[in-house]
Amino acid sequence: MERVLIKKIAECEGKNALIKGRIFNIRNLGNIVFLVVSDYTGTIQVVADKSIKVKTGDSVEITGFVKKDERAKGGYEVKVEKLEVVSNTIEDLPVDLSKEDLNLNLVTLLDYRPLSLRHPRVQAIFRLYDLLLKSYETVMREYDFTEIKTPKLLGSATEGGANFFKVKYFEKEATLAQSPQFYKQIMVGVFERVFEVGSVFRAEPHFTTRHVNEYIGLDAEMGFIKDFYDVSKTLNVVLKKMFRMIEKEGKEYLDLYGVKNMEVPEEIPCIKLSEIKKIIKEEYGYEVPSETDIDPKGEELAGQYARDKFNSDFIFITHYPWSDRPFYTMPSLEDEKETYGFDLLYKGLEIATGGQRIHKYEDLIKNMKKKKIKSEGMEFYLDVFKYGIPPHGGWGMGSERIIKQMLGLDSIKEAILFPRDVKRLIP
RNA sequence: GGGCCCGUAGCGAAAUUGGUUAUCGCGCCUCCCUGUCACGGAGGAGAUUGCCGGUUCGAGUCCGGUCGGGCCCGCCA
Repeated sequence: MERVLIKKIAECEGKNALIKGRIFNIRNLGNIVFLVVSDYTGTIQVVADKSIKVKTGDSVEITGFVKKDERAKGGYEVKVEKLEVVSNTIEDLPVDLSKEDLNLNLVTLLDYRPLSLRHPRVQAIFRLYDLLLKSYETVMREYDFTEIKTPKLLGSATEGGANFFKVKYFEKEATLAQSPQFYKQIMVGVFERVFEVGSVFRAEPHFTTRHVNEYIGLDAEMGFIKDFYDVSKTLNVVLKKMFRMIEKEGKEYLDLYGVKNMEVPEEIPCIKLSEIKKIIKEEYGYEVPSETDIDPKGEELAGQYARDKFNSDFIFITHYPWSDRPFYTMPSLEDEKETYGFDLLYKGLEIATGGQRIHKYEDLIKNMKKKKIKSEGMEFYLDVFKYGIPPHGGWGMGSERIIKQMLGLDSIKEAILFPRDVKRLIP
């Protein structure tokens, strides 16, 4: 007999069917035993008698009669005729997966990741993550972006600084990519519009609920832009379409987290950094401590402001100062202390950084000198600008942060299958 | 790098100003139950309170050390 997927069980009503899956829960009422069995497509109630011998977690193949029954969740149940345990649980599960809420501390959740991922609520996170990746790729292609994959083993650090991982590379020393920045800019000179979904490594020893040392970046770069608003507007519409797709295809998973608002505004509010700091002070009486940047508390309030004033979960903060942005960022023509760089906040957390880049060789060299950055090892990148790279810009977006904010997760680590932080390299 | 906090059965928590046998829920084991769906009921097992030392008649609780972990800031996505 051929296997029937649980979501298609209705097609077998009134017949015998073979289902394969895992024992998720057992409710033993004496003469009647209810098994909750799930496969990758869904969950069904299986009815057995007291002679049945299974444990939670067992992988089973069940042949049984499928009938409609109002008393079963989902409306259908399978009466066991034959049950075979194809792989059995030899130790009690260290965590209780049968309850609606897993109720584990983050550390336990991650230590037992292979098991905690079996829980429906935990799985939902990664079903949505899958949809996030799918929607990003779909929408980016719709807008004529070409998907690229760039190397993560690099001969030099992308953006300077000491926050990169060093690895042995035969006779040499290599670093792990902190960003695909150089490569995606180079590729603007080839395909004009490119995007990448790839690993990003950051060697910063941070201990927060929004940082990890390895994450998946959703990057993009586009040529022949008029100004950086071309970039932010593209990101805006891309997100709008992505969220629509996720909402449509991932409804059952979003419902598990009670996500109500998946609306991305037609036009995400766009406020200069210097402006938003004034607003935050006026509206909420909070003074952002940094001269040049906005702190997490300030970001939260900026998100609050977007919510209150514009009914938006998103807000662009623009014109970050020259001193705080990397050397390839286009300085503002109106005020040389500012740049055409922006951040995008989602529910008060930075999820993307972007802007216009310098596209002229002389300007780039001049800017590097001003920032006291050496060009050694970067010639492969810099030389490209001798050969007519069009005005361009792009963004880098943190995929896991989007999911964290979307679902209101306590930690970004919940949105990563096997997160890497300062202390965690296993599992 | 700076600051704050936490280690109690497999899991999640409790334990009054230090007080006598360390408590509860889930899970596990045994028994009862033919319609449960977080099934229910009865009973049971399971803990060197991270580790070392100190104060005290007495330490899960106070002090010192040590090991392990978490959070906030900085920085960033």
